[in-house]
Amino acid sequence: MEKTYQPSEIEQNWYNTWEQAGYFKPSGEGDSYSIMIPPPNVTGSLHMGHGFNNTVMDTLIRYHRMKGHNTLWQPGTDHAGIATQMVVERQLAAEGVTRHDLGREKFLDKVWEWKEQSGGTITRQIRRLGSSVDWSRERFTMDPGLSNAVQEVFVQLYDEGLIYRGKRLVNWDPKLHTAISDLEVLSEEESGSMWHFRYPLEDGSGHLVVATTRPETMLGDTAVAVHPDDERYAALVGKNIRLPITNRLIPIIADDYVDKEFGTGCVKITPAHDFNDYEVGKRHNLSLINVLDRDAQILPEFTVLTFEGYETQHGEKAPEAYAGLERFEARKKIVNALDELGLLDKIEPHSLKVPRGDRSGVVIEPWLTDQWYVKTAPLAKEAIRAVEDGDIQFVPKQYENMYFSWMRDIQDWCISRQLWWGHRIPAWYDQNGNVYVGRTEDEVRSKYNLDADADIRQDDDVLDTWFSSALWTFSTLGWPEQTNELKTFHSTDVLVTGFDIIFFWVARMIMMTMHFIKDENGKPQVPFKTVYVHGLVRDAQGQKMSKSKGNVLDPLDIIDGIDLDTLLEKRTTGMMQPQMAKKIGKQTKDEFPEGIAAYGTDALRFTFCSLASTGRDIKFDMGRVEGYRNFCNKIWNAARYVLMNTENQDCGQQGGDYQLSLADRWIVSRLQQTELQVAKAIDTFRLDLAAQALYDFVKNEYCDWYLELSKPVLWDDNASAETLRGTRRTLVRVLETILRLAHPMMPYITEEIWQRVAPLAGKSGETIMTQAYPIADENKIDHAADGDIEWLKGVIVGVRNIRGEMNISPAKPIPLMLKDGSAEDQRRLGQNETFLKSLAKLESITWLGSDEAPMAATQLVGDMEVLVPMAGLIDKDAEIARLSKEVEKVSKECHRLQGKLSNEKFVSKAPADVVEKEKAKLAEVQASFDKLNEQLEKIKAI
RNA sequence: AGGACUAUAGCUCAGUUGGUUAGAGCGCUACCUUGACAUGGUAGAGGUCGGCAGUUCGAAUCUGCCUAGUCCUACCA
Repeated sequence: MEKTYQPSEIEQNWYNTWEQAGYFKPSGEGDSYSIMIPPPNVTGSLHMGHGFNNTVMDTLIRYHRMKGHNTLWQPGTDHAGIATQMVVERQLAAEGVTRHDLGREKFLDKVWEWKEQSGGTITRQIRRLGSSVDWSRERFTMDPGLSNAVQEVFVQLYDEGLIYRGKRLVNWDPKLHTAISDLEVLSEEESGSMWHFRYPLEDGSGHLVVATTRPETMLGDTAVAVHPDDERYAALVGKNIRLPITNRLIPIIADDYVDKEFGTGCVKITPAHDFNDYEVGKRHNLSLINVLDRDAQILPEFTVLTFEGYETQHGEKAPEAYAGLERFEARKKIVNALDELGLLDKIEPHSLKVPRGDRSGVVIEPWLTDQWYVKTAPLAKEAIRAVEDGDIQFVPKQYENMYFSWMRDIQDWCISRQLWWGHRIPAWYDQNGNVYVGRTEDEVRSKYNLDADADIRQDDDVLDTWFSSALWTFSTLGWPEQTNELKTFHSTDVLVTGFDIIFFWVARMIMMTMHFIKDENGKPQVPFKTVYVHGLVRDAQGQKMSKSKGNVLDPLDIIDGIDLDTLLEKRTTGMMQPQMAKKIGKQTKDEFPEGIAAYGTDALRFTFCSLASTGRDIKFDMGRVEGYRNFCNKIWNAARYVLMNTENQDCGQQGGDYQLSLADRWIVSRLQQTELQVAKAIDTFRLDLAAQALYDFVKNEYCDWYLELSKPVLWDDNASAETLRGTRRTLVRVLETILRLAHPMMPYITEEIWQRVAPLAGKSGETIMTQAYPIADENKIDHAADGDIEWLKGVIVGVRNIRGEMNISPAKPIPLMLKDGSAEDQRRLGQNETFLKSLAKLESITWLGSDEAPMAATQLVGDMEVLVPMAGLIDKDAEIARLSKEVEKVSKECHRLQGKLSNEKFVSKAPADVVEKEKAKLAEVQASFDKLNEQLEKIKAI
């Protein structure tokens, strides 16, 4: 074996070996356990969130696979409608072509081409993380099977009246030319202005002042509203306003939507361009005047509609000066025009939430269009119940509140998108605009008895990407066919995801799944029993990682390493805002002056695990990766030591009597306790605690103590064959168990070492992946051995402390005396003399009983004094200083306990066992104090 | 505006139903090339657990208020 751990060498081949051998596939035996991967964007690439998310899932999957479950981890990718279409359109734009130049079919060919070309990137990257997904079942949301499921769901929901088409105000993205759902709109506080305009009364008797943040929409005003109780305007309600510029007459209405206190208490109402105004308009049966086109430019001719059936009543010519103007251009002109008319009252600075499209970044326009909707309220009912009843549990639990509050106030879901890349809506229209929904054109014709030559056309729009991902848990298993997989692996066990997509995805999956998938009793099936919500991976400063901030880390760069120049280039090419490049360059140089070292997959995975505590965000700390890389090295070298001492030697594989030393019994005992801790932690999704328990055991017990304790046995020329066999056996078996225990978190290093260690531990098998996960044998927990080793450690640490503080070379053997020990201490000494001498580097050990001792540096182990004679070794003043420090510490503790125990209330009210414990502690501390103090006085007196 | 979460060592984080001398890693200090490991070892320094009040014999832990930060939801034209 190499002297140091070299991840790149050992991670090369294992993944292919595992995949080709079919170890990632369900075994077909045992209880099922399944997880569906949250499908990443097919043309995307890996980021830290994926790394984290995959590590958590793979750890759970490997754990359950080793526990003997019939384990499926279902992989796949998402077509990501808007994102993917945008990328391809951008590519075309570089050639000066638009999708409309190509036409729908040719454009889709291009997208498929791009998907084929870049589609493998992220799945290759997922492999590098060691994710043991069943690639033979890989799915894509636009596969024929999944598209079929989408169609089936759409048609059924439509037939049940749960999908409808209607003209509504939608969030319109004027850049992408599509409607988007509420969730895809991000509102940020921005500073803008509030314009106050004077709207003259029709009768010329004065004016009302309205305040607005959107002057350009005044062209579509159809009323001015005041509060019904507002005495200032009560007399005006029912009168008309002569709307400036268009000179249209509009009524003054009363509606309690208006806040009397805000602004002037008068609100202009534009039902076709504002969600609130739309509601007001509906209540008062105002007409809707649409003044914008799909680019959010002023229409040359406005469309005027009414709420009844939204039939277009007539057109209205736009004032010539504004026709065709972009909305913000129009805003300026209108403000100017009103100013010139003397109708601009004032302009105030005003901060407001500006809605922007999450993809395009442009301001979203409420716009009146025909769209398809899912009626969500009936679906939400069952979805809420499932969580209320605990059929689905959120971890951590507080996310249930977030889920409930959204679900109980859920709005209908706009599912149509004016894109080409996606599932085309299975609806057809005839010449008269009648709608026919069916799986195919043929089905539609027969279902609705249409003439064979009737001219019908399929809807041009596609479905929201989340519509197909909402079906993910069952569409990937073959639904609507009643497949075996569906029966075996649905409901899935756990969904591992970030909180950011609880509404986008989790909630919708629950609604859709429970509506379509029923168990044999007809009861709705949940898509997953547990939702494990983890935090976001942020950079070292706690900032969200984003391309535009230039602080993105690629998990593969931590695995493989990257030099500074390449990292800089990666962070600064293809930027939306090239002017940021300089700043990002400096940031990057400051943070990674040497680039990033290659830490390997296992170290990265272990870091993710150790940071995966209760749903809080992760500030990614490279120092921890380095620490855990070193931990890998520790395991590696421990294995080297074990192999050096066991390979080609008798470890008891062939039988033969063996004798376990105290250290052997102790490490086996501690191993069982660790196994209990790790299993409990994984079962409760506390991978951080699992990682910590493992780390503590391997480093602080197995390596720091047990390996050292094995040396005196293995190097003892007089040791019996049984004793040697016992220690070799324990060395190798504990190591082998550690490897299995750690494998779900660190698959590569454990497999690599296991291959060599397993035969020595009497294990056989092709791979560690399918070995049984360690289960604690509580009979092997040996508290007597635990106590004995604690004593031994106490003595050794005591001596080391004296050495360290007194500057005695660790190479120098020193004499040791033990004084005032009990019979128990004497027994322990008798059994551990060899261990003691070796680990504390002692020249001799003298048992003094209560005899007079020479002047010495003192440590206490219980009541027993551990003495290192001062003669020739120790400076008097140094020992006085050391002891004084110790005495002060003990004295403080003594006072604390005395105070507590002299408190009458504590003694009478606290539980008896707590009081007893404190009393015992005091006695012990008191004795320590006396002894140390006495010793201190003695030395001072010299 | 409503709600959630977070605040513990210089940094990143643990701390289970209230009872420990409040822990780990990194960093820091001193010593050490000892036959697994310098991607190392040994010893050590470092914390009034955000603040104030309360409940309790006892609070990092429970309650209230305050401060700072993060996020979600709904928003006033």
